[in-house]
Amino acid sequence: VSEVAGIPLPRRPRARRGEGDRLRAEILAATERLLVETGDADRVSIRAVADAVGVTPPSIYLHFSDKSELLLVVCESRFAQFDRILLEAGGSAADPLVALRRKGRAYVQFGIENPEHYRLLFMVRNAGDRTFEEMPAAAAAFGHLVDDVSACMGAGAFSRADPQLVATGIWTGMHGLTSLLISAPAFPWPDLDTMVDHVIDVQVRGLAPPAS
Amino acid sequence: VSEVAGIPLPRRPRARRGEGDRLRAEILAATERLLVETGDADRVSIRAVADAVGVTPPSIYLHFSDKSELLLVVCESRFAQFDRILLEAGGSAADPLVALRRKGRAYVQFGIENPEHYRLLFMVRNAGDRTFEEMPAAAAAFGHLVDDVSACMGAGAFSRADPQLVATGIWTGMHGLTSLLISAPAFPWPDLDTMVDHVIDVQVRGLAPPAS
DNA sequence: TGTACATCAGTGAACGCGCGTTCACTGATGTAC
DNA sequence: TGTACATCAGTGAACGCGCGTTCACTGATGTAC
Repeated sequence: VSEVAGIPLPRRPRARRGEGDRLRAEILAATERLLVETGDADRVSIRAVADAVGVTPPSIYLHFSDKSELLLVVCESRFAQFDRILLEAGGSAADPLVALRRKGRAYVQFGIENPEHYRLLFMVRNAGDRTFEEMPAAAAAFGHLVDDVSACMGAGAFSRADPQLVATGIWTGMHGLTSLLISAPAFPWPDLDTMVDHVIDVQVRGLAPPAS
Repeated sequence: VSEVAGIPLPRRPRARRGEGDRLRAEILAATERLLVETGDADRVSIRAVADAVGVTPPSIYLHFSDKSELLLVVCESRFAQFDRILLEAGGSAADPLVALRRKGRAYVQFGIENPEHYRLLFMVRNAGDRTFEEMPAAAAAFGHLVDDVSACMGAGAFSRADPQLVATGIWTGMHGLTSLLISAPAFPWPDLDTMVDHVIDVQVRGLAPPAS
C-alpha cells in the first residue's frame, strides 16, 4: 500500500549523510510493530516492512543481508526486552520463591499480550536452530532463571538438584501453558488466573523438599 | 515433479465408477506422508499432495472443498491415532498413576517421532481455533486424560481437585516439554530420559496429597 | 568563495517462483433400451 | 447382443497473487581543491 486512491503516501524523508543507521532502527521498529498489529508473522514480509517504513523493498538490503538476519535481530531485541520484563516482575522480593512465582505469572502475561513476539521467540520453525552463542540475549535470560532456581535451592524452597535441569523443567512448564493459551484459544480453558496459579503451585510443590 | 528427464511419471490409474473415494483416501495418506517426509507443513501444498498421489491439483477439489478442510480431516485422523497410541501406552497397568506416567512418556515420544504431525495438532496458527465440537477425536483424547486424572484421585495418588483443571495442567506440562524439544533443538538439553522423568516426577509430586 | 566530484541513501523495474483456486473440457465406464 | 447415451473421475491451462531478491540507476549531500 504505497498509495491510496492514486495519491502516493508521503515518502519518508531521506536520511542525511552518516545517518543511514536511522533507517535501520526504523526497519526494526516497523517489523516489531507489524508483528503486533497483524498478529501473523507470515504477513511480516520484506515488502510489508518496507511499506510500513515508507521506503522501497531493496532499501532493506542496505541494512540486513536477508530476511532471516532481520528476524534474528528482532528476535534478539525481544529476548532482551522479555528478560527485562521478567527482571522487573521479580522486583524487590526478598524471598527468591516469591520472586520466581511473580516471574512465572509475568512470563504467561507477556505471551498473552505479545502472542506474535512469543511465537517468534519460541514457537516458530527454525527459530530454535540458533544456539545460545548466536543469541546472547536468550542465553542471558535463561541464565537468570538458573540463578533464580539456585537461589530457591539455597533458601530451602526447592530441594537440591541440578539447577540447569530444574530451570529447564520450569521453563517447559510455563511455556506449555503460555503456548497453548496462544495456539489453542478455542480450548475450554478454566479461569486464567486459576490456571496460572495452579500450574505454578504444582511446580513449586513438586520441587519443594519433602516435608520433614 | 510430474516428470523426470522429460519422461512423465506414471499416472495413477483412474478409479472405476463408484470408487471415487479411493482417491480421497490416497490424498489423505499422501498428505500425512508428506508431513513426515518433508518435515515442513508449509511444503505440504495442494500441488505437492497432488503430485505425490499422481494426480493433477484440481482433482483434490473433487474430494475436499479447500485446503483447510483437507488439513482439518488429517488433523482429526492424527488426533485419533495419537489417542490410540496413548491408550496402548497406558496398557494394562492396574495402578492409574503408573498408566498416566507411561502415557506421559508416550506423549513426548510421539512428538519427537512425528514433529510435523505434532506441530499440526498443537502448534500451528489457527489449528487451535477449532472447538471440540469440530474436532471430536481431539475432544475424546482430552476426555481420556480427564478420566485418568479422576482415577488417580480415586486411587489417592492425586489430591482431590477439579479433574478438568488438573488434566489441563498436565497437558500443558507435557506439551511444554514436547513442543520445545521440537522447536528449540539447539537448546542445551539435558539427557532426554532424565528430562522427561524429571518433568513427570515434578508434576506427580506436585499433585500428590500432602504427606500425612 | 566557487565548483567539480566522490559518496551514499535510496529508487524503479524486473526476475522467477510456488501458491490456491477456477473453468471448460475429455474420455473411459457403466446403463437403458 | 448391440448401441446410444448419461455419468463421473479426472485433466490442462490459466487466473491473479505476494513473495525474496537482484540490478542498474539517480540525485541530494558533503568535500577537496
